[in-house]
Amino acid sequence: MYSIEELINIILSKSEHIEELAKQTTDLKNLTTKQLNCIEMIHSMENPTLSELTEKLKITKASTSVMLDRLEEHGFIQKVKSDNDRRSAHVHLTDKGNKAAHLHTDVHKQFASLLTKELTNSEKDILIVLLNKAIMSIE
Amino acid sequence: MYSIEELINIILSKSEHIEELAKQTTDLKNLTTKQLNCIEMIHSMENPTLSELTEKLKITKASTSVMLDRLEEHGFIQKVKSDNDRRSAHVHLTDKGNKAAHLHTDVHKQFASLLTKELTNSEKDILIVLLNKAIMSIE
DNA sequence: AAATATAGTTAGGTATATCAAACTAAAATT
DNA sequence: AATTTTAGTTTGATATACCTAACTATATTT
Repeated sequence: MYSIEELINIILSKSEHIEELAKQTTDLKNLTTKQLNCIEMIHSMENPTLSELTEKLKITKASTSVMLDRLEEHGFIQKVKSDNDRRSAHVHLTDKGNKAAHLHTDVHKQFASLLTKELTNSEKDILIVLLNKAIMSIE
Repeated sequence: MYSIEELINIILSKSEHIEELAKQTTDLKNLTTKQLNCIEMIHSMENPTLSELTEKLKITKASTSVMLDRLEEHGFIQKVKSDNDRRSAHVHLTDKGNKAAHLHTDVHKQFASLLTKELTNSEKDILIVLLNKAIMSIE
């Protein structure tokens, strides 16, 4: 029997590993961690401007500009000129970009079903109650 | 109440976030993900040669060589000439390198105690039993 | 002893990720 | 209308992360 620390370590290590594999086996192979992070941020912000995105990513506008150029070249995003303010553009995810944005949650979903495969329904229910209580201290 | 999928997603996302923060707030700030990965690999292999390490990292010897040069410059590793085969050198972690190698497990440990903070002892015991059963399908 | 294989390095190339500083164009303020 | 601010780009710099190909030095095989 593993201790809680060992269990958490096994679970987290394994999920990191699965994520790495998932990225390798899709057409997202060449996406860097930074790029994926940027895409996820764009997704969570729903069509931000470069400035808004820059603030969240905590890098300079120059860096964001360059990164967006690359993501656009690779077909993950599109810049759409704003109507109200003709200086600024909003970043939209393409279908490919959206797929990338969901990589993490997809893997988590897959991992969740793997993890509960061997449990009975009542065990699952108990696990759900306990984890709901447990995550109160991390949210 | 969150579903099991939501719970897993919250837990994994949060742990990734905490890891990122942990790296930022130590003297490991400038370590890249690849470098950390390399250091963890060296740690798990216990003083491998460049060739052995290369095979595990699945990159070329040239890339490994350059990466090790950098890690040595930054004080994470040391190359020690082998006695039996004077062509090869074994990679040793310095104290700083060892600290970096434990970053992940340290964060996992910290995360485990955070997660169980609100649970009673008997709840913890049940959680341990359930998770031990759950991880059988992922190991 | 000569030929071949292995360990690791170096050189030259491409791509990413970051910055600061100088820039352009548009919007907002005075 | 003139000035200043803001949004975003471009330029030039540094560092990482890869690769292939050519290299050196040492071991191993023949």
